[in-house]
Amino acid sequence: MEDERALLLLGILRRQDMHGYQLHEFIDTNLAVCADLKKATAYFLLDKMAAQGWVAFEQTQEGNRPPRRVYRITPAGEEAFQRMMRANLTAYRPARFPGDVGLAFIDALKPAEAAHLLRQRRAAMREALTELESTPEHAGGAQLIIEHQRRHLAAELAWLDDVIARVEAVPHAAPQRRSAQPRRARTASA
Amino acid sequence: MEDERALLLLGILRRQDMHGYQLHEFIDTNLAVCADLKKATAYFLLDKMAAQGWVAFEQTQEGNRPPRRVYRITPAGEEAFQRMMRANLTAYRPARFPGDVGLAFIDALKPAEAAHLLRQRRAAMREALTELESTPEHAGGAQLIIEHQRRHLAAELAWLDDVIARVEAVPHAAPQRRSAQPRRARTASA
DNA sequence: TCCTGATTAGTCAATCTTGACTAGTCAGGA
DNA sequence: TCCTGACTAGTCAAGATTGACTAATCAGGA
Repeated sequence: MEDERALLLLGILRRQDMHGYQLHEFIDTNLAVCADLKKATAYFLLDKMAAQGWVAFEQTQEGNRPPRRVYRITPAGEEAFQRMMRANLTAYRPARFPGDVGLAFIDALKPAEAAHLLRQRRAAMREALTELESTPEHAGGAQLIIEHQRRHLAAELAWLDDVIARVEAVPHAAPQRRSAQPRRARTASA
Repeated sequence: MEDERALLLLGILRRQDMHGYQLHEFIDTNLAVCADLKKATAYFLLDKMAAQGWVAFEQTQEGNRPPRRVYRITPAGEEAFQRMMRANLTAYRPARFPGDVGLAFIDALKPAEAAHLLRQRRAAMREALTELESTPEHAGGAQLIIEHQRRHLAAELAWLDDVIARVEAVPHAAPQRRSAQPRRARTASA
């Protein structure tokens, strides 16, 4: 489970004991920019981490509400946190952009339409940027990450402008379709 | 399954009929920058897409190798491709960066060590950039995406420099731990 | 020729993720 | 007071993803 989600949960529990629901709420409202952890997944991970001995919990009950498990980090958990923290800060994994898949097949569309669609994306990006720009100081300690997003978005915007210009410049050469190669089909073409 | 993976598979099959293994190889060698589709997942998705009627296959056998299913896109698949293509190009979903999680808890480390670790990340990033820079013209039509990665990496590098400087400037104020709040614990603080 | 390790092709059980569900509580309007 | 819709807290079965496995073929060296 050497996953960034575990790092996330441990990092929060390190600062404050919490029960599952509270943990999910916290992430959803304060750290949504860097993680999308569904409620059910959070519970699943907490179970696993408890089995690992990284967290421990205490069952509490109020009235006849469902009992809550209040989790706290254990010494083993702290150790894991320190280890994963170092791994996370040291490594670089290239980011994947969902929008890239479409760009890989951009030649399937007429340049004019492609440009039109991309301009809609541009508008969505600009809106996201404006919204980020108006984000106030953040309680969850996510200022750094918000700024990262801001910077990234600005770069994306510039890049997209470039792409649009390039797409518009291309005359639409309908790509011809090759049928299945006979055998030994290698991906490289001569 | 309105997923970018389906768009990816359809986009490739649109250009050329392929069997499962071939499809996975193609993605792995030509489109790794924008997708990481495991072999087993590819087969799973192809099954589903066949059930949807987006692709059809023809079983072929050679000697007593395991039989191969050669997939081709159907008219319904082409329709789905066009639809998903438009959705993909139009929308903007903010990217998530795995490294951000660590930054959210950067105050857990002494500034000096944090800076040291981040410098290692910087080195890894620089190496990735050099490698990208030396990538030759790409057969899979991924030039646009490779350039995207290049641009993004350059921006990341600049940003990381900023972060390192900022981290180094902070005197290490050990953050105190709050214990669980008594009740009605809201995430916002006054 | 025979052996070894790489490549081709695909399957499967175990694990992870998710949307939908249960069920009690609470605030405020009719 | 009673009803409604939102909030709190967590569970569950269905669906998705993965690493590990099987099994044949092939290239090339001993």
